[in-house]
Amino acid sequence: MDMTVPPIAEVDLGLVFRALADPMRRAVVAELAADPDDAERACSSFAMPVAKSTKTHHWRALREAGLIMQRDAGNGTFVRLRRAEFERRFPGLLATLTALTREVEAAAPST
Amino acid sequence: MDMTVPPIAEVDLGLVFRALADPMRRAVVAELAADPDDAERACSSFAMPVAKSTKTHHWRALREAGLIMQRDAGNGTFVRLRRAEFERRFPGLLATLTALTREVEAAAPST
DNA sequence: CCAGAGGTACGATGGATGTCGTACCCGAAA
DNA sequence: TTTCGGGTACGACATCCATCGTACCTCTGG
Repeated sequence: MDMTVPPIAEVDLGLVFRALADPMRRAVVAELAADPDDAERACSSFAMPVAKSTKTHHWRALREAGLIMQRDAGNGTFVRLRRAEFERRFPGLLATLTALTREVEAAAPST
Repeated sequence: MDMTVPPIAEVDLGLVFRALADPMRRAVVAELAADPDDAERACSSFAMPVAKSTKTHHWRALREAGLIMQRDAGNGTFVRLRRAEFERRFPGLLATLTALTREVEAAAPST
């Protein structure tokens, strides 16, 4: 497969908003952005109650929106937020998303 | 028609991102948000190179996303950003959008 | 070697979406 | 009164999108 990530300069804001419009993808990004250390995480460690192929679809959407990058470990796949690049391209967006998501979680506690 | 605007508390972030994913709608919102006085503007004063019915479609999308409110003046329709309410519901989003749009305009000067 | 977990690719499907044209409505100007 | 600009409603259409199932791949652990 093509784990290649688009150059951050070529990423369109429309793509980003479209990617963040989906609740499941938004939750994933929020979860990644919530970690200040930007640790690499296993894709399988995210709660995504959909079919495997649908997960692949969502990861690709996030990848093509420039939000994440992925590493194929033969077995399992790992994901990391492209925080620095993304922040340089769209300053403030990640912070805003984090803040907004916090609010939503406070309003509708699922944990 | 139904110019009624949804209660800001019922507006979903997904709807907002979906609304802002479209370049034409994003441009309109950015133009509205760029005015610190939040002046009411005629809908016809926006450059939207699409059919009349398509314009209606876009205004509705923005209305249902809680971003704007409209006033029907019999003749012509007027629009105003729901800045205060929106800011209270999704703090920072409008500011971020304004900043990002400024960057885009600087990169691709159309004026 | 074989089973299973994690993932991709492909095809299908139902629903949303952006776009248009047409018909129609209302108010202002000629 | 007729015309025109601005707008809505409705129907049509092509496309996109989220979802799924199936087939297949690659490691790891029995």
